[in-house]
Amino acid sequence: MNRTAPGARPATTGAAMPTEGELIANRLAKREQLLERGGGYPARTIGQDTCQEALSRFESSEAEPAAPGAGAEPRAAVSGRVTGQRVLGRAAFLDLRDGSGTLQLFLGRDALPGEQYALLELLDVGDFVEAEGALFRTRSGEVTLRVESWGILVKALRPLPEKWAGLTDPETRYRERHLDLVANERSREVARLAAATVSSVRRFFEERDFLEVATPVLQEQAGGAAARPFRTYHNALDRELSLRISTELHLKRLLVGGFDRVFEIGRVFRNEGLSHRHNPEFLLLESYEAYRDYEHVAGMVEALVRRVALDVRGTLTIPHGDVVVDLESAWARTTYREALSEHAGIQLTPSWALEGADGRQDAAVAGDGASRERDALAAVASERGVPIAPGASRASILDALMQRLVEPRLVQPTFVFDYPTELSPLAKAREGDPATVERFELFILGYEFANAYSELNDPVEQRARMEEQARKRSSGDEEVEVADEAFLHAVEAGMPPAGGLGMGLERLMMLMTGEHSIREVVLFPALRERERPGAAEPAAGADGGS
RNA sequence: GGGCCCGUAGCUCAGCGGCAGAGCAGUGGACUUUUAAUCCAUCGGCCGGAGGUUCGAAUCCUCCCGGGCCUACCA
Repeated sequence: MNRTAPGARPATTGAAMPTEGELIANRLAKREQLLERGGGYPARTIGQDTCQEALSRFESSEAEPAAPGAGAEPRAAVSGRVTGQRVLGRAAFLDLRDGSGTLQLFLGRDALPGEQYALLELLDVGDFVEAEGALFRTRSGEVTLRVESWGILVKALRPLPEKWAGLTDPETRYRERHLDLVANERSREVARLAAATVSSVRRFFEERDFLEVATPVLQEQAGGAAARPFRTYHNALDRELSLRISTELHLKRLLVGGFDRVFEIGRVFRNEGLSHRHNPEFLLLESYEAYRDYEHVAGMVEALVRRVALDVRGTLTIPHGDVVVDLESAWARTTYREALSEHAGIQLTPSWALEGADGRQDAAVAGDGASRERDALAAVASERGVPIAPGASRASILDALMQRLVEPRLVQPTFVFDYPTELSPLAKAREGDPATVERFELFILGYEFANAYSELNDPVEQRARMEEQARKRSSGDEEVEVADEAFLHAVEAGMPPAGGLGMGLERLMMLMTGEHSIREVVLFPALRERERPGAAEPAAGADGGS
């Protein structure tokens, strides 16, 4: 009973869409009829009021009745998507939703020109419409627009998710986020909270006279963090490039250039595994402030997170799963060394050796002593069930212990200060203590929220640290800081002392929304490519994906 | 990477060796204050894919694809 002759349509349609279902065919036919009647896809609409405006206009008119007899029924003209339809024969109710909310429309056949009511035959839930008329309250009390004129703006060719259960399959929700957003108020809410988080962070820095900058995403060499980059290629330059893994090195070059307060909220890309906490691209906040140290930054971070919580949630106590994160009480402060002692029972000397394991070894036999220290730590790690890579350095064993035994326990906001120098090639060493740097990380909910240093600005020391990292790299560790000549040149021109901060904003969004998966706060999270039905059967003997 | 679980109509789901099912949506009809409208009728399927077991497979087995949770890795 398809009223549209298939042959009348562009030739490609049928063949190109073999799975085109009856539902879509019906809607395409309605679209054709709509066009034949001269409707559909206008550039302008009569509906310039939002649903919210219409509702509040009606409510205020009820509060202050206009002069009697003035024909004072408030009017409205709205546009939006039809999310519900109840047809009762000679009358119909539609739910219309725009970005501000929803408004019910009433269409009575006798109140509309004949063809205007008949237009309902071409309407499906999901279509966009415009409508104009007077506002009233129905018997059941809902403010409703009595439509005097309306039109279909856009046909939805594909059906929307079912109205009651909505869209629940996580994969479909992520892959077809537009449908998720249409169907699920919670998804819209999370998206708004995520946006409010970024906006609040930006305002915080702007109010403190930080300059917001944008530094390059495409780089010859991705530096500033320890991570594998994505690689790409520039045709005109005939050059391999990497996508940035951090914004740190460029921002510091701006300090050299004389901007004392800079920040960037920038997408960075790390070529690592996917998980509920890791998306390969994420929003990284970095800020640098000259003439300040990491103590100052710690105070600033505390103010920042509290400010965001107040802006976004209006409170400093934030429920998240089974716990309530208390941002109001003084935030715990400990040191790397104390934290390992308290939570893992591991006592470390000032040079990060296991207490008692460095024994009688003197500087003269440092090599031997260092490897003994390393082995002693590795032994402790395996005692505690912390897996250690065979060639792991002493520092990376410490790091593994920290991650496994300490970090998960830091649920309430906790600053951990003073890290091993070996783990922090861009941070300044503590005075008289070259093995330890002025660095802190902030932990909330058991994972890293922020990472900050008193920035290393001695170019000679910086070069030595980077060369040390380069040695590790050449011995096989791919995820290690790389020496960046342009950056070193800049530091050699003189970089002011500064406190720097890095913070993954999705984690802040997760805290603010109460979500446990980064995929909920990222609008379009990375997913594997879905198998193409036609693309099956790899050629026999082909080597396939490695 | 390891463990557990999931994939059936556009959407939400049942069925778990014996004819492929329901609700919503769609289509046709009734209905002028409904709001998960209601009522009657009806259309809709490569049961994720490929092999295997069986007289018989959505159901059991193997592999593959995609996803979820946990765990590990990624400071």
